[in-house]
Amino acid sequence: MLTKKKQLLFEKQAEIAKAIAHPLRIAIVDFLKDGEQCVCDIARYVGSERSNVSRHLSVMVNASILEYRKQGLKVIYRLRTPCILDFFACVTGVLKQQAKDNQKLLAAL
Amino acid sequence: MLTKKKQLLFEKQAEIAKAIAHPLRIAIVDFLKDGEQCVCDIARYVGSERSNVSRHLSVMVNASILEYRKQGLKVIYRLRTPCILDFFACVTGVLKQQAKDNQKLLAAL
DNA sequence: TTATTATGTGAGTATATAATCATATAGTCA
DNA sequence: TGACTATATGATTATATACTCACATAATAA
Repeated sequence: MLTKKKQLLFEKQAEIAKAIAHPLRIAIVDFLKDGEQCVCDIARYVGSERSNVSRHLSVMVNASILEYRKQGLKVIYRLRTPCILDFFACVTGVLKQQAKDNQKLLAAL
Repeated sequence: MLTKKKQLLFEKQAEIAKAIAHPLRIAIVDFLKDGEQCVCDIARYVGSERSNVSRHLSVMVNASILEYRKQGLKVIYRLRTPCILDFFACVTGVLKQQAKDNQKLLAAL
């Protein structure tokens, strides 16, 4: 049976995973892997409204995935947890597996 | 600007991340890291209804995180993508960072 | 055959999340 | 000061997700 301690840990881990689990947020993380960027440039890159991007950024700041600094009018965000990028390496592996499976299926038809 | 190709990749990655981003599903992954288990034992371990656990399991199978085999009446699930476990190492790092920040904040009050 | 057990799924409800629009805040510059 | 720009946030609506209950399926054993 699951201990209360583990349950709490899994809840926290799920919060962080949720904070990554959105295409737009993944695009932001990908954009930031080469260096910090302001909200305006992030919004331009991902092609979404600033207000929406701002919300997604705050989700990731709350989850400690990003951090920011203010510079004049601009707010500049950067990655705080580079190991997040390793996660995408794993996920890409899963996707390759999926693609292989689809090929097999296709070949079997 | 984001290419269509990248956008598609990020959508796929988000789907997989979503399939992990739930406390109960993380508990299941943790339970399975030491070996395959039937739905009945998984449900007992996580302390939730079988119908609910069954749904969570199918979410992870669809995302290629788990696979299963049938043995008589039982359906036995196992991890398919061990690198998923590395992800939790990263996430645990994030949580430690959060805890440190909270300590700093507390010390500053 | 019937009964039993393990699992999966449809339907309904409750809750969480995302996107948009309008507005607020706050820094900059003339 | 007022105009402009960047960012954040409240309110609303649309959509997605999770959980529960009832029922369906399917393997097994008596």
